[in-house]
Amino acid sequence: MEHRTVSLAEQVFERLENEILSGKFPRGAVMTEMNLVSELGVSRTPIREAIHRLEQEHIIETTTKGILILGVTKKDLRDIFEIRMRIEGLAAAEAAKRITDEELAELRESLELQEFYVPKNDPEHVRGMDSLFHRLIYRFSGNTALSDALLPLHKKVMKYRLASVSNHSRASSSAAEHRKIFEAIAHHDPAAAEASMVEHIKNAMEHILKETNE
Amino acid sequence: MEHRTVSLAEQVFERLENEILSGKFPRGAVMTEMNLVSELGVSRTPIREAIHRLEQEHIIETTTKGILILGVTKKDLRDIFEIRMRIEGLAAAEAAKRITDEELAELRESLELQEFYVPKNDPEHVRGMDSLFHRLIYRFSGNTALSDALLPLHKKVMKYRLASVSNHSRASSSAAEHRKIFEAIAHHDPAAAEASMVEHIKNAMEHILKETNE
DNA sequence: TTTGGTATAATTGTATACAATTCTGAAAGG
DNA sequence: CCTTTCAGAATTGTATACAATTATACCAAA
Repeated sequence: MEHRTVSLAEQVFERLENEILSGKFPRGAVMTEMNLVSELGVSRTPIREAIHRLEQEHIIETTTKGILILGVTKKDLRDIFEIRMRIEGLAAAEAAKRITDEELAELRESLELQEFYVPKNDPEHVRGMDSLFHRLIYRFSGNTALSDALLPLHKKVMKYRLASVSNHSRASSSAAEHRKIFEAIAHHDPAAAEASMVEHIKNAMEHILKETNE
Repeated sequence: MEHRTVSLAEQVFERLENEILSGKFPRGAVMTEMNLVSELGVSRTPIREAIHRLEQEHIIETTTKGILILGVTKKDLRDIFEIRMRIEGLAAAEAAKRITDEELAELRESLELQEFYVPKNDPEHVRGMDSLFHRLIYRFSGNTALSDALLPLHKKVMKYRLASVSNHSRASSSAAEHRKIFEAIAHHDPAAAEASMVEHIKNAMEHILKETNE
């Protein structure tokens, strides 16, 4: 088969991760590698690679009967926010210390796009820009271990975040909170960046846990 | 080939991870899948699976020229401790809340073995029991996301931890600090467990960063 | 009816063959 | 002497064949 710059394994991983974390496959469902071979039209090799990555993130489990979907429970959600409350502020503080002008421009663009989509009532795009904003801060923190720790936690909230920003009032508040974080980072003020990020995570947690019934 | 309860891929992963994190392969070294095929006597399939797991943990990188060893730098070490300072106390607190008697017995045994090996000047065994103590607390926290976040951070300190506990005075203090954490967990006192764990991580960090020259 | 066993099917683990890209070095031309 | 080009080697990505285990279904016997 012809070679691609993005490997099939990577494509399969992203597709499966997205489908599982967005709730397309329910918790408890079982599939097999051969199911995926038929559905996705690629061989077992890239599928197995994707499966192993998902297993490492505890999103699925492989059993003798096939691949068991675990997904993300409400307890996982509480556990995740308890961790993010403690370390996502650190990411914002570090980003405030070391961000470059080019990086700041990238962060600003994601924020302004989020602010653009909020009044349009476009939850999918709002969520996309919301996620990008957080991921950029992870990256710009310059702390690889921190980014590695936060990224999987952030991804696992994906489904619940969409529900959250579908509430227009919350989407609006969230954008305002991002604006505050951005200004602190832009002024290279670590303490303010950390405080506003912690406040933001706290608000997001409260809203998501309140809205979620599972 | 005959089937094993522990897959070849898992064995290869653990061996390579251990060898890289213990410093057997220096940062910057390059190897290829075929090198490992010759050395380890298994086919590319399990080797590739192990390689991908190591890549996901940012311990190695795959390039067009082969597998590049990244290992753990002193900056990584500082970054890691900054995170552990913030969340490892949470693990201790959660463990104090929910630990069972059986789990407590397991934790006690790892502690007593550590205390047994310290006066024998046996750094390898001391480190082994030291690591086990922390990993048990991660597990007993009942917070999978937290355990998933902490375990890779903990593993990356392996090499430096051996140097640290090779100092008899530090090994002795470390065991005493573990004893304090254990007592707090045994008394189901989350606040005391968290405080003593944070203190312990802080001491470990100071000692390791002082001793490490890279 | 229930239980036990056996053959078959289903599933993952492993090895290997093949495809496509990229690196390397040497030769040719300026 | 330097640059460019081209062929071959080295490397990873992918597909597929094979091995071993485990699940399943059916049949027979108590």
